[in-house]
Amino acid sequence: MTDNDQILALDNQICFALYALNRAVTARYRPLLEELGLTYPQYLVMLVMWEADREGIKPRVSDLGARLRLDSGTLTPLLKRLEQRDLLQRARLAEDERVVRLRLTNAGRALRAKAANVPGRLMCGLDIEPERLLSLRQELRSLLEVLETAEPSER
Amino acid sequence: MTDNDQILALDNQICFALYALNRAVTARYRPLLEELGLTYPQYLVMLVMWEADREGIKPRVSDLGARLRLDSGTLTPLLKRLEQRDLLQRARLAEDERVVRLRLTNAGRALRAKAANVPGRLMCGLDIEPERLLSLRQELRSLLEVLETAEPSER
DNA sequence: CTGATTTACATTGTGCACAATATAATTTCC
DNA sequence: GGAAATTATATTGTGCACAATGTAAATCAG
Repeated sequence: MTDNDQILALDNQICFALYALNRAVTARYRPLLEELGLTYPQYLVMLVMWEADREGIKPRVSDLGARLRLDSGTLTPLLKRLEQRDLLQRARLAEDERVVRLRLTNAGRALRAKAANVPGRLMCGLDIEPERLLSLRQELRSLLEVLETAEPSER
Repeated sequence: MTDNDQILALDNQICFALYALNRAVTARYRPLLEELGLTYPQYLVMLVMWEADREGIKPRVSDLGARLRLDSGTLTPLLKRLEQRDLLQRARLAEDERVVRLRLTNAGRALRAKAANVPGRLMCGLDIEPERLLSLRQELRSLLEVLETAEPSER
């Protein structure tokens, strides 16, 4: 194999390692979240909602978007599904009718207790040192920041 | 914040760091791949096809699936789109009519030359040491193997 | 050899992601 | 104060992912 071959070899792409691992992790979450009646992106939304709830904050759609890096095209239908399941409520602000404020229902708040064991059970049966995950998380976050700060790619 | 709070804090989830970085990387690929008329998953398929082509192999749909961890529900429509763009051809095997064999067209083969500069341009303007990416890739692959080897999660 | 099982791929339906556009409310700038 | 620009969310359309199911061909078992 020449260098030229190597550049485009699938196994040399970090992007593919990232893509494959992300899907494998999501797949491992799936049966656990199914017990909660949540998809993986819905679970992420609920994590933000639970956090905000504890701080007495009722986030706006755009707050979720900023936190999760998702736009209204993704969030609006997702939030409507969570609303239909009575996990949260969406309401326009009286002061500014453009804004939709989100608040947990009691059912949504209660679901947190059932979710509390998800992170633990996820790792269960996996022989991975916790510190390894910590340093990986740090590296992923650091690279995310580089990408979000950087200019769009060249030419 | 109590420990109990921390467990479900969004910023403590490796899964979220992985999810966010994966989407940020894909977003950075997007304008480059658009020049090739490819989506990101289509690009991954083409990487496998180019590799196979150089080895004189015409992979089956299931070969792509095994390599990319995708099933026919994802691959069949994706491959049909690549076929419509005349980048590859799909043909049932005479010996075993269940099997669909994939071969690059000349246009598909030619696209490789245009793709050759994608990895370089992707990193352009990013201040990241190559060795950092190498060790990250290794870590991601190692964890993928752990997940793929492991039992499904408990309970 | 034939019925049962397995294999490979296709189809259907749901739920993201995301670009592009739409809509309505607020803010800004003369 | 009113036209223009901006902001926040919604809608539409395309393309994944993936579960569940279908279909036809090949293999296996008795």
